[in-house]
Amino acid sequence: MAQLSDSIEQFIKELMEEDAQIELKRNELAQHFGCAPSQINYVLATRFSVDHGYIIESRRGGGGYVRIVRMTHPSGSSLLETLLNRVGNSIDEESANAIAAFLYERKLVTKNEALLIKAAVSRNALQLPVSAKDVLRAAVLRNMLTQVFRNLEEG
Amino acid sequence: MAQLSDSIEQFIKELMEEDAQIELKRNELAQHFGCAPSQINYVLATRFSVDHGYIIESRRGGGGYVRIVRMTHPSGSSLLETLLNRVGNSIDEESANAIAAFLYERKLVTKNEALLIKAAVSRNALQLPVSAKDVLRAAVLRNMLTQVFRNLEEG
DNA sequence: ATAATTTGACTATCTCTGACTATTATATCC
DNA sequence: GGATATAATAGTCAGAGATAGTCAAATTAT
Repeated sequence: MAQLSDSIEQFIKELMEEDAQIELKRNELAQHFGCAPSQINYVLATRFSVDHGYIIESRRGGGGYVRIVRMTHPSGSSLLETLLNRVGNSIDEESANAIAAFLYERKLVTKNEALLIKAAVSRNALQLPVSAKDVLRAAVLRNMLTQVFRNLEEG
Repeated sequence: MAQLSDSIEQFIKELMEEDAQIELKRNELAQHFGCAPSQINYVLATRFSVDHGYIIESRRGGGGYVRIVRMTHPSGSSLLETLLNRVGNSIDEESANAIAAFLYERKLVTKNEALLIKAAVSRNALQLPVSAKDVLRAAVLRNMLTQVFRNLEEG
């Protein structure tokens, strides 16, 4: 009991009570718990995997971070609804890409399909003033998500 | 920790919101951010590369400058070029669907992928005044076509 | 015993700088 | 007016520093 991993999991989940998405420094967190940094990876891999409904994004180097995004959906609402909700009326490219990656990891789409989704919502594709891009990206992504799930039902 | 590189990227992108092309002085920008001039090159190389849809031109010596141009589309193979050409700057939904169907017939994309393309360029997805829809649809479709052919090259 | 956890050594990636190089414009000399 | 020197830019590259990732061995829990 009170395994280190459990404590770290608990700690992260408390941080996420407020927001469905947090960013942290792997090394800082490790130091906080007085453990090896790789311990953090272990916790993320075993308790915050896609199967558990989370998406992990990270960046190395100066200013690096680990971002944890909660993707679980309340029972009663479908995954599609959760995703549509997350997309909302406006979404930036990075988050849209994370959703495409999520779909791929969950095997809801193939790799090529994920790439197509990314292409459709990339900043290249949406040639509009930046402020409007996020809004349009959301609309395109919502439509594609709906299509993805329609395919699944039929298949 | 908004990294220096991120700040500079942001700064440049704000400058480019208005125009698809800007000119700046490398040294001035470096001074503005209190960093080494070569830092500017780093940001340009990592965030404004051709892959990111930008072209960099520059000139040294007195009155030198760095010009950043936002590309409208990358180049590709010849069928790709033909298709891109057919798409042009503006395309209606029916024609876009025809191209998706063509890709499927040619086995360049799977059925699901074709459906995804149709979803991305559908009237529903592109929530804009009718006049602008065709233009935007063309941009999205061009980007997706480019992605399709990129997949083919790698596969 | 078996499975889960924890660590540490090694690797990969990203950022930033500084020394050195290349190019262009302008001033100066004849 | 042309050649040459000087100043004003920008480019390149290797290395240091700052993070995060991986994986297998050691440890601990069940």
